[in-house]
Amino acid sequence: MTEKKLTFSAKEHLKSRKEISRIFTNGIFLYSDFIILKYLPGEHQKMHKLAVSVPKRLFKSAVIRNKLKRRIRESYRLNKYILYDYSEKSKVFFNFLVIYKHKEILPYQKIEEHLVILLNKLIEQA
RNA sequence: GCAGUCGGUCAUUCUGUCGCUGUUUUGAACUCAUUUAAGACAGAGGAAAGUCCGGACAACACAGAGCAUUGUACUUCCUGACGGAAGAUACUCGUGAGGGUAUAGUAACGAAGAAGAAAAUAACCGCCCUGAACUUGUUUCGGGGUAAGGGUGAGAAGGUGAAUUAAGAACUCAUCGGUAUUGAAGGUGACUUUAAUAACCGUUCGUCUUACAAGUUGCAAUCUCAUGUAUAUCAGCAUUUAAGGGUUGCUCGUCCGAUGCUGAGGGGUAGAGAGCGAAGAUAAAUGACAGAUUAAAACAGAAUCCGGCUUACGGACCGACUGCUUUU
RNA sequence: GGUCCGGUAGUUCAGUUUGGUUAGAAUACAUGCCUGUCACGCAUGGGGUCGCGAGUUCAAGUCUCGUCCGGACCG
Repeated sequence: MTEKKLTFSAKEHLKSRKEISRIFTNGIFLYSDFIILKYLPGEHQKMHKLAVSVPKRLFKSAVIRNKLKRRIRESYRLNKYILYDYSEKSKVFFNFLVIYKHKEILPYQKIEEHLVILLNKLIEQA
């Protein structure tokens, strides 16, 4: 896909409660040092869908949790072309969760780095 | 100049690139719903927090009366209510500007561990008077008086002095502190100042009395739609009966029953919408990067809304005031 | 988002209603006895700023306020 679109609108958010609980129970894990990624191939959809989560146990403050979620979303927005390039050929789209794991607040560059690693792993496995 | 107190205002700003949410305009696709492109406008806080109060709003309950329960309690003013502003008195922290806490009534009743003789009808030691005994003494055993002295304790019979006495008390006199009554002055008022009377005098807590207020649950309330199925609830009729249940915790009062048949009716589960807003979603929107201002920073993120209280907080500015130091 | 509950020895809990002399119990731990030795049993002992900070009071685990942490329920 041409990288003209770097959007991440509400349609690409994973919203269905059912779908999320299905991924939580049956999803396939991918680990890095700071981030967990869980995914399942989606049915009857023409885009990838993403949900971001930062556990309340790691950070009590809502401000920090929001900040980390925004950093993850931003890094996905700028790097989702990796997945779309793959889907050009295979026509498979995914639903997946990204869960923050580390106990410290990481800067944007590190989050982006790790997310890219995980996305490449995902493509290798699929 | 340094340090500080009180009150108020603000809570970085700007530029560029890429993006997010809502409303709206125009164009395109389309029968509509809707999708999509471009533009415009709006887009977290002083505490959004804690959920400590009050209210709006919603559902349910409710004939009424009394008692009980819970909460509040100085004054004036403001407020729909919580509460706030300005004061009063007492205690307390600070050198000071100032800060904090408490506040109805006392007629009646009750309680106060340990320690201590005794916790309110006070004689353990001591002090004073006196009887007896003998070992004639700074002795022993009795009788009586006495709250001046003693240790305990948060608190010991308002404090101090004089006079009096065997020692003392009471009474008396003087003075100081508090309470009460009366008068005068000031204040809207709580109250303050002052004079007189000579009546009263330990501390704390509870019960009690008076006045006012209080139904329950909460937007995950509640309502609508679609999917979809068995039996809550209500009404009528028939039969039978007085034990029990509901209504506010109790009493009075008051209402209701059980079984069968017929009819009406729509529980639970998952989803969408309304509730819901000129910020406003329903996995939940304000971001990322670069540059400038010396540094970009504190506490912290709306979820039905509004008013307060409390707690967290780097810094900047304005006004009033206090202490110290230097100079004039 | 809303409504509630709890925090006490290493652990599990009493005690808080009605403030009072030295905060208890079980278990775990230590020492001794018992036994050839261990366990069981018996005896003794140590271990607590009652989550934290203020206030009321003569006196606070207990009452009041604030704060931190943990947990439950409500579609």
